[in-house]
Amino acid sequence: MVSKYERIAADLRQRVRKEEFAAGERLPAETVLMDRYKVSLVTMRRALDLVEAEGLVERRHGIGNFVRAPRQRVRRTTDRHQWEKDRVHLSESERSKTGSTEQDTGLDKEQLVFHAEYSDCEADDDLAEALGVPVGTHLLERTYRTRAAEDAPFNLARSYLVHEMIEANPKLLNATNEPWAGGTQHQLFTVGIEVDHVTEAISGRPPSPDEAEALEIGPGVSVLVLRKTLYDTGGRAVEVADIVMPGDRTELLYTTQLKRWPI
Amino acid sequence: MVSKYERIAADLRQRVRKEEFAAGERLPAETVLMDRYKVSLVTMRRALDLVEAEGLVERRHGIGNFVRAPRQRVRRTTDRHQWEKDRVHLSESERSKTGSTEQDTGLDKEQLVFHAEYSDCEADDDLAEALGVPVGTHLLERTYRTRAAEDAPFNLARSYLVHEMIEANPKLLNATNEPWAGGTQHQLFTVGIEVDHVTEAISGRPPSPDEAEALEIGPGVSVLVLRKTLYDTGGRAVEVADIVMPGDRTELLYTTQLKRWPI
DNA sequence: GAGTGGTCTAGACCACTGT
DNA sequence: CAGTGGTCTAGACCACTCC
Repeated sequence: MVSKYERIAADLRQRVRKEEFAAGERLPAETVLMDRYKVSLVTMRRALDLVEAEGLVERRHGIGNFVRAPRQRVRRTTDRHQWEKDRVHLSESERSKTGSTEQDTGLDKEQLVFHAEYSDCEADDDLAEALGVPVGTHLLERTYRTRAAEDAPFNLARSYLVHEMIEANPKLLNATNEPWAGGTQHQLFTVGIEVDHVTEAISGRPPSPDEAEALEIGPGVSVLVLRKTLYDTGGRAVEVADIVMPGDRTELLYTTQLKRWPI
Repeated sequence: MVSKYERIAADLRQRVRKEEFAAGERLPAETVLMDRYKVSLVTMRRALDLVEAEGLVERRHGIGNFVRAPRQRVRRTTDRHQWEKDRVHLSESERSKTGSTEQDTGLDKEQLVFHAEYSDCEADDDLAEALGVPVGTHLLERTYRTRAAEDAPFNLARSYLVHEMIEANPKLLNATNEPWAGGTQHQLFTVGIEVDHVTEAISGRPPSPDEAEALEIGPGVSVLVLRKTLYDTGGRAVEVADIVMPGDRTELLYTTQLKRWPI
């Protein structure tokens, strides 16, 4: 026995695919749809909840429900780390020409808006383990978000550095120096740290209410959570960052090159 | 103005964290909770929808709502591809000792149940592009799932091979030969194909009703979707696989090694 | 103010599980 | 059978947006 709301959701999906409802178009009001499908408002809304979660429909309070235009997708590749490392020794003018987000999105620097905040904090259990330091260690917390002008952010990032490791360069402690030309790897370079390798651990979950609001996604749209850890040439963790990205507009791309068989 | 269901959900989250409701324990019946929080049943259920989506609570129809015990997590790393490649030239007995899923989970072969189905299909737009073949090309579709005995599957996989590319070895066309010792790379080896590199593209979304049922997750728990593409030494795509994994029990781990700066 | 979506209610009835 | 969760309804009222 398939429920009514599932059948309605399936019907809506199909109509969107067949472009009976074109992308960007407003759907009929919920009260109209409820009459059309001969169900109660609650049931109609439950069907809409489903297609919203799938990213097919966007709801705007007081305005209407819209067929979601496929958004700019962000493709985040692993090349970015080597690319960033290669740039560390370039001149500042070269470095400031473009950053990794421009790489990911293909947008120009002028189209991107960048926002950063710094604060101090102490390592909790989780961060202490990730950074290999005692609980309570003094950390610098940096929160970032990048967006295309007028659009929702591509991601929310929270990065952690061990305070003691970077305080040799006071400029690194001040958010007004962001965006730092050359990124975190260049920042670390100014205090004598060379990044050797990077690990990224990915999982997925529904967004918290805050995240849904900040990323401008519905509460049902999944987010990808990426924990990036930078290690220096001594194998020590030097930065841990948690990056939250909307699952429906992000594609994480990884390439693994294999060794050839002996001939 | 925070809604009632959000406040109730927040309260439930906190109680679970504080272990007022212990893992595995049954929650009070919905009718009891609804009285306790002084809300209607619908509102109470909406709050439960939220914590279910977060993976904190599991609902069992006719039985009750349970605090979810943390499940076995699967860690899938990129080493697996080189690891699999290295095994292609081993003897069959060596190859059959263990497979990649055992690697990922740390479980023994005896604890894992493997299921495969084969069927023929034709390339749609999406697959044609991914495999670099014309639309309508004859493909072999293979669906897989692997589970720990008595538990939900770790993933649902759908793999596509170009029929013409592999028909030289009829054994590859028959699902009864699964699980094939040594995996897909060994299968391709039997028709003279060496895999050169692998790409993995990851995104996230809520599960379809089918997927939720098969993976035994609630409709609100996110899934990770990984499209893996194998390329041979000529740069030709030789396998495309879509793998769906529960976001709350999967961790995808990638390591990028960077080149050292010149001294 | 008119029209839209968002929250909430009280109550009915159905479906599943265990005894 | 009793007890549980799952679906559905009709209607009230609130919050947001635009004119």
